Amino acid sequence: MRASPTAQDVAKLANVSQSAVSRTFTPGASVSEDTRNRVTIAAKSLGYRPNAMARSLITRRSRIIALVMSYLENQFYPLVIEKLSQKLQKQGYHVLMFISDGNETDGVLDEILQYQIDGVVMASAMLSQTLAHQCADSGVPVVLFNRVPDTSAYARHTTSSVTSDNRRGGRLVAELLLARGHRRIAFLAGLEQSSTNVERERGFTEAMAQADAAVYRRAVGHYSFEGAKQATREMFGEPGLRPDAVFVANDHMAIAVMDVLRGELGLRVPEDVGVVGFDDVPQAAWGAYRLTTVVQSVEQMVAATVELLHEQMQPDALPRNVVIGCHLVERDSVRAATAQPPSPTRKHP
Amino acid sequence: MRASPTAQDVAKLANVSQSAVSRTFTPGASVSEDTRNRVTIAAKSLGYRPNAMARSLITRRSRIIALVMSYLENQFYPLVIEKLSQKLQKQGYHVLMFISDGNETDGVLDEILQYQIDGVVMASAMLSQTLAHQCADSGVPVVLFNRVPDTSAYARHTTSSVTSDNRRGGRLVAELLLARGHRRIAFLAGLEQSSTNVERERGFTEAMAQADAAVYRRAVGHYSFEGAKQATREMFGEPGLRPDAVFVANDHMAIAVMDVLRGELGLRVPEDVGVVGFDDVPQAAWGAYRLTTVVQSVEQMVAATVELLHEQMQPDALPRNVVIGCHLVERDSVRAATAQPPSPTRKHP
DNA sequence: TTGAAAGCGATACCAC
DNA sequence: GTGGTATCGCTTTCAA
Repeated sequence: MRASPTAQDVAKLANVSQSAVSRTFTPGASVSEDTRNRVTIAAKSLGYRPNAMARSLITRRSRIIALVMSYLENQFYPLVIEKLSQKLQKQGYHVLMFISDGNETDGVLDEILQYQIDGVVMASAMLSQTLAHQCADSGVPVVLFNRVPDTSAYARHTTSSVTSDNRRGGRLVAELLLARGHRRIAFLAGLEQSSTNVERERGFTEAMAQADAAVYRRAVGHYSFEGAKQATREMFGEPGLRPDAVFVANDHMAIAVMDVLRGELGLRVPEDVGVVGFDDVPQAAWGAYRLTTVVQSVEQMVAATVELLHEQMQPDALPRNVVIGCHLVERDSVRAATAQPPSPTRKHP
Repeated sequence: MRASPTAQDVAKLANVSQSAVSRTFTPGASVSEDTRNRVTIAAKSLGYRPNAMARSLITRRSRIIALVMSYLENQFYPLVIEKLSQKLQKQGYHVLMFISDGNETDGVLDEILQYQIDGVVMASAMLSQTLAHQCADSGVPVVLFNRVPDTSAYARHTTSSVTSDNRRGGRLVAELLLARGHRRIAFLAGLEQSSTNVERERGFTEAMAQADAAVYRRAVGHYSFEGAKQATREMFGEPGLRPDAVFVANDHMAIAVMDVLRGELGLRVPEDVGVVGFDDVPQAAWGAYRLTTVVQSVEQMVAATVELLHEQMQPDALPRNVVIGCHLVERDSVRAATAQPPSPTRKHP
């Protein structure tokens, strides 16, 4: 309704200078008890709130963090929005959303610079890293979430990242499946060029090789639900030659895999086919699936992200790549060690 | 790295006044072809971008829309973030996220006013409406998403909303279940005081009454996954007295219900129990469930929201409540009309 | 159409 | 500790 009151208005009412008002609302400033009280009272009575725009104009910090994502189909990402936003809010920061399919990075860069964004979190395997480079170029701190800077020397010297120990996670999966007696183990890749996929697959194949086991089949699902369904149909197309287990590059696709396995092919999971995912999507998503998966803790990743952001906002901080530990959680989509030998082609009644 | 160039810098390079630069970047302004060209070239060569903070300071509009949500467990909401954010981005607006559990509305209000937010979208049944009132009080347009202004005269005169036709949706569900021959029909409520729940239940009970059918059982799940699981255990606790169908107030809970039904109780859906949800959560969430549900189109709801926001940003706009049509989509969680009579207590092998 | 000058609402540096 | 004043980068009169 009415125009919002300014520091000037408050100053007049409290019989102090406008500077005094400013100081009262500046955490570390030196104000006498008395002045602070009078200002506080005057401010409250007028409903005064400092204008963030005016403040950012002079401080050159907006207390806004840009969160760049592509699409939110994967259940893991809403969780990231929620946790990151909450955590930043508590520290007086805010999250400005950018949905980008990865092509129109120029527009996004423009907007990021226009808004004096204090930092950028890029969370999505789909996004190219040119935006990250451009931000770094303009002196805006960038943290890559769940992905690693590309191999260019430039990227490695400018860009920070938070990832989980994808390689180790991949290794754990191979070891689990082998220990459970699986012998026809398939791998369903996400986006082949994404660092999450590369590392997960690397750990996996390393451990397989170490045990003298070959990867029985491999297909690519591009981290999409439909892609994963299609890939599953391919891998399990020939009844006599079906894998008896699949390591799927993320939970989102793993759910799609289980859908096809149980729904279209009439196979039982875990009895006929073992399935292991990666990410730890919230319970609401996997509820019915009882998905065995490698868990990366969103909380820890978000905490590290915020820490990195602050770090990178310092004058001449060096970029840092934080790796968060991850671990296997067995629900029941892999058969127990004591189970009878695999019968991958059998249909249940 | 370097400090960003200002309009002053561009003006100097282009040999024009700073005003000319400003005009060049102001859509409707009057600038000669020549000046505009020189400014554009100079701006590009310097990498100039108008400072949004300075602009908002004087125009009193930030081109930022606040999106207030509580928690994102329900798959429906990430979709809203995605669509809304995309749509607003195309129009030069941006979404600032606020995660609020509904209690600390004061802090949120402060921040909304500090940032000169142009409009607020409140999307979450959990949030109290005091925030909406406070915003309206301060002249910030508010659109309630998927909920209706409370009954106070004040709210109805200040607050706009977008909802789907929840009442009609509820009615459709009752009619479907009755037509399919179900006779022990239960209702699982969400948050009892939320308008979505109230309306869905109202339509449902009305249609039931009209057909002289009684609601067989009723429980409350508070729109949470765990709440819904617990409620399901209660309603289906006595083997001989189990409902043969449930209308669940939203998809998110419906998935939980089906988990318990199939996983814990060994019942078949839809053969033993019919389940119908409401919301249309993305495929990735219901994939395995084949959930029959009442669909409300996120696209339409978002489009209406954006339209309302613009409308409410006009000088003296009147609030408006938009109702979007919704319709039943049958997948296979309700048995076909030709199916044999219900056998709700039977377990399958 | 153009440029000069007056703010927008804060912070920061300065004497006092 | 306090008040005055320059300043942040832009939009917006207002004459020219």
